[in-house]
Amino acid sequence: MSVDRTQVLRAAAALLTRKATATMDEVARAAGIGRATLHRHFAGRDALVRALEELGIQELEAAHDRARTAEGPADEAVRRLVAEVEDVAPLLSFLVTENQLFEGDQQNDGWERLDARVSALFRRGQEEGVFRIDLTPAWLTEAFYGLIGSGAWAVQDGRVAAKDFQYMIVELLLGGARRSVEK
Amino acid sequence: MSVDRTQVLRAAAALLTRKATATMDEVARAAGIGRATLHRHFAGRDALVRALEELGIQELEAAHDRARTAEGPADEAVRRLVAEVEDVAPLLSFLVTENQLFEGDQQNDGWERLDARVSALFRRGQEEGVFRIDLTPAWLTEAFYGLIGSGAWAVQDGRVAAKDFQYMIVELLLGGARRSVEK
DNA sequence: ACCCGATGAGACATTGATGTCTCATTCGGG
DNA sequence: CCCGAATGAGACATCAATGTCTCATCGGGT
Repeated sequence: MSVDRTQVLRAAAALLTRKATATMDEVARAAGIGRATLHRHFAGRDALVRALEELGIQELEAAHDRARTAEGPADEAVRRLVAEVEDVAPLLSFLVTENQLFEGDQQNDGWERLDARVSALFRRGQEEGVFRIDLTPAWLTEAFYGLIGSGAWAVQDGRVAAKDFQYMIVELLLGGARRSVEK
Repeated sequence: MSVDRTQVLRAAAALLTRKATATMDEVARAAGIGRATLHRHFAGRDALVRALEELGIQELEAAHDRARTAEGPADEAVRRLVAEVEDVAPLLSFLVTENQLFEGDQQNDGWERLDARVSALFRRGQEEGVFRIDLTPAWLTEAFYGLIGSGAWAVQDGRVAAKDFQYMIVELLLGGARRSVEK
């Protein structure tokens, strides 16, 4: 009888990922519950988005942990990270675009932690001579998120096969589009 | 006395680029005109966005023309294209996210033309042996837009210096993050 | 200097979403 | 089996944005 909060959040994520402007009513229907019940669990749309933010951050942190980004060669760590992040990618891209709207408001500091972890990975790679040093960690982090988002969207839209998600992102991010002379 | 339609569009673009949810009233104020006048020129918010879409497409096509993407080595053509596209980047990223909302509605076929041009550039590069063939032109096109958007946003947010915009994007897109062994 | 068209300001009705409330129903634990 | 808590459905007030309208004003062209 009691509503499973996490399940509601997943349904909301699945819907909002596809239609960012979905109404509270649509979210409720998608979750298979009444609008009143949705309001009982999440005070309003803001609260819902905040909760989704929490969920996304949690899953991203978990992905980082699983990828063990502090271990081994940095490029392989990036590869593992992209693989682990794939499932959260749609939610991530939703939250990123959603966050652009929350102007100067209080920013969930979970993002800072995540940024720091990604950024640290790229910095480590630079220090170990694996990554180029002329691209700043900040930019590489930004590009990382951007490509994840683009990839998620391209897959959702059928322009890229889901099985190629990881490969396309990792190869472009690490190796770029130019044909390598050496290989 | 008469309102300059293009100037209004530019003001609207400048505002909506920063705050995508800006109200018609805010847009009017930003353009220095009355809300009624804004409505006289653009029937509604949709019409305004459509007009911005037209503007963006026009400017992107112009950028393509200036970049002469059909001439010379493909990688240098990409470099020129990124340079020419820089000014339109914020508007582009606004339109891209805005377009995600227009679900199945009629899609402006200008986008298809642009996609085709970018895609053709990457394909040409592949055929001429300049670009890797294991990344599909469709994905490279998607990534191109994604990186342009990420770059524009990073600059607007101060995480990347404006003067580095072109370099960061082109270098990552063409060369990737991995340090090249050969150089 | 005059006149006509365009503009700005504001009033107004409408619409869509939100948030609150009530009440009947239902599910589950004791 | 029964009671209480949670739910679903819907009514309702509210709010913000939109779109329309009017009217006074302004400005350029003749």
